[in-house]
Amino acid sequence: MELEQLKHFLKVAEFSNFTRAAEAIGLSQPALSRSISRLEQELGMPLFERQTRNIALTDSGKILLGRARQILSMVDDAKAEINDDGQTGRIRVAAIPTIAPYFLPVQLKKFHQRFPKAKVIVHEDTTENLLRKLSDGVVDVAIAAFPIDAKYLHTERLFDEELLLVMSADHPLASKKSIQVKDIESLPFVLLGEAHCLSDSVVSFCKQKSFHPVSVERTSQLAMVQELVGLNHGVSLVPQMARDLDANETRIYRSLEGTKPIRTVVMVTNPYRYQSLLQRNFHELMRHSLPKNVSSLANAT
Amino acid sequence: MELEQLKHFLKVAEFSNFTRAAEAIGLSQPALSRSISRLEQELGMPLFERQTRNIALTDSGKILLGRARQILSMVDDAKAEINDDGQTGRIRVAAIPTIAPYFLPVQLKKFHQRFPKAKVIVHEDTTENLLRKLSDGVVDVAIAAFPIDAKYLHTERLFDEELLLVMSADHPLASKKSIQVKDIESLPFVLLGEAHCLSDSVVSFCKQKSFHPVSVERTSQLAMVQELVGLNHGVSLVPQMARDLDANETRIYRSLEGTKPIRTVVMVTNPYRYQSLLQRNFHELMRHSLPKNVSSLANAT
DNA sequence: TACTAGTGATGCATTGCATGCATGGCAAGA
DNA sequence: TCTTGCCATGCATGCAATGCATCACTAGTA
Repeated sequence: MELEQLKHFLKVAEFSNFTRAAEAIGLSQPALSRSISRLEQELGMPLFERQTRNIALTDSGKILLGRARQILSMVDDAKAEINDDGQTGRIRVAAIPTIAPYFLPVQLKKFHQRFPKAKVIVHEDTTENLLRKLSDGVVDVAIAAFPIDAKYLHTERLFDEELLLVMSADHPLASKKSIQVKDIESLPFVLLGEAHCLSDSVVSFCKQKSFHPVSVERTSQLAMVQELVGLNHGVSLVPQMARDLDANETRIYRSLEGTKPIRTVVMVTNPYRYQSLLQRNFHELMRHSLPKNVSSLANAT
Repeated sequence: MELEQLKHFLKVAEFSNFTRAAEAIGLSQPALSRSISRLEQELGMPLFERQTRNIALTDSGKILLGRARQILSMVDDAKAEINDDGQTGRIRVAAIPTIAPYFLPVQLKKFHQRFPKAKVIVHEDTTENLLRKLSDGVVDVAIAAFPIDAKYLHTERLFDEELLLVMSADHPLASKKSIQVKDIESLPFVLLGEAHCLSDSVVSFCKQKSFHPVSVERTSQLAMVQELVGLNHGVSLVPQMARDLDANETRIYRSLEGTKPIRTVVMVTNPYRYQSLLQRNFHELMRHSLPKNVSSLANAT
């Protein structure tokens, strides 16, 4: 068994098609066909069921799929570990959309000052996709919010962040000195789409308080939520870090009285992969970097 | 990087000598030299420091040493997993000398009846060596006694076993109805060599009872201990399973009154390697198999 | 039913690359 | 200075993986 063959196998499994996998690898279809053939012969088991129009992994193939990924990851890790000088290299950071634009830029700036030779690649995706990418080794570290449901991944709490009530400047509540949860129970809400975990945080806070937010709009970006709130489509709860970047005077932000809604920002890593010195330095930076204005709640239990 | 190269690398590291490694692999020295060369070129780092008369691993080489072993183990595991029918295959069992001859034969007989196609290989060695073999993937499962000091290995208690006082049939204590610890405090002991963990168990029991056994003999086998005891060189504490196989009338065995000395027999496995169905079946057999006459103490807390 | 398109397998000639042999270069020890 | 024990390098060789052309199969389609 050779590593080349495992790479070939993974490509074929990915495309479920020899011809296209061969193109992707840069090999002729017969060559690829034979490469897989040799692998199957060595293992004594077929890896694919060949039907006329499509192929499918056999049970053996499914087993090898996981193993091959692990083996090739380990080879990559070994290479990375050997060439690790702690300065150069690449780090792939993933973050959810409600964190990425507000939190990452300032952190990455610091990181770049400290490690100017390092290359940073940012992925922005939903929690679910981001965890998958982490498991698959497509990214090295992910910044997301609780709850995180992932076996085989390591989750580390970074800080708690308050969710602030946001409303239009001319909203009736704007003049109120102190705003309670009950004041917002029946108000229309502008929320993010259901794929965003921030919606979950907001909804679960409301449920704790025994009401369900009436959502009038579902948008895909936090900036859009803010715009719609500014246009008086409703109110919303947004992370403090999003407020800090809102220069517009048409929206005002208030901290709720009583138990405040929060989200817990976490860093997720894949402990089964080699953590380069650069990565460990990045983790360390994350641990000691709080966004502006969250210090009061930071690391609260 | 190819798996062949990693195998070559491991052999060179093992022998610290290209010429002899080449012989062991069945390759000419120049071919091996170039194989390593290619690997070094691909990694961008030298793996060996070549002095005139000997070579040594560089830092990079040391890193790769561990990784290469992991990678090749994983490849072996993948092959094993794919061809795993739960019936055929090989299982390599290691046990300490004070367990192996008394416990394994009957267990292996049962195992062979249940899995006649499986091949069993037995290693007998001291705890330390046996754990190293387990870590290196030279054996699949080890049977030993507490305490086990090993990171990255999984230890599972099988049963507790009493250590019986053994003495010559004409020993003054032989006629005594009940024997206390204090009765044996000042007696000369026949003990196993210091590499054997059974000695540790005996000595630590004695220390608990605030005395140190006076050892008159150090032998290498339990059968030899029994013989010397029979010849009245001293008394000893031996596992119950060793008594069950002692057909000789010249020695008598007694259970001590009060807190009895015991050893805890455990099964150790390497969780980082693939556990074949056959192995898991073996583990299961071990879990449910007690040696004769230890049932009363079995699995006691 | 015949035709077409899309798929993987196979026959055959080619070539790239790892190999073995011979030898070089180096340094430690006699 | 010679010998010995190393690893590296030049060169020719042979094998094995490759590419090209083609086959075999079958699901749609006319």
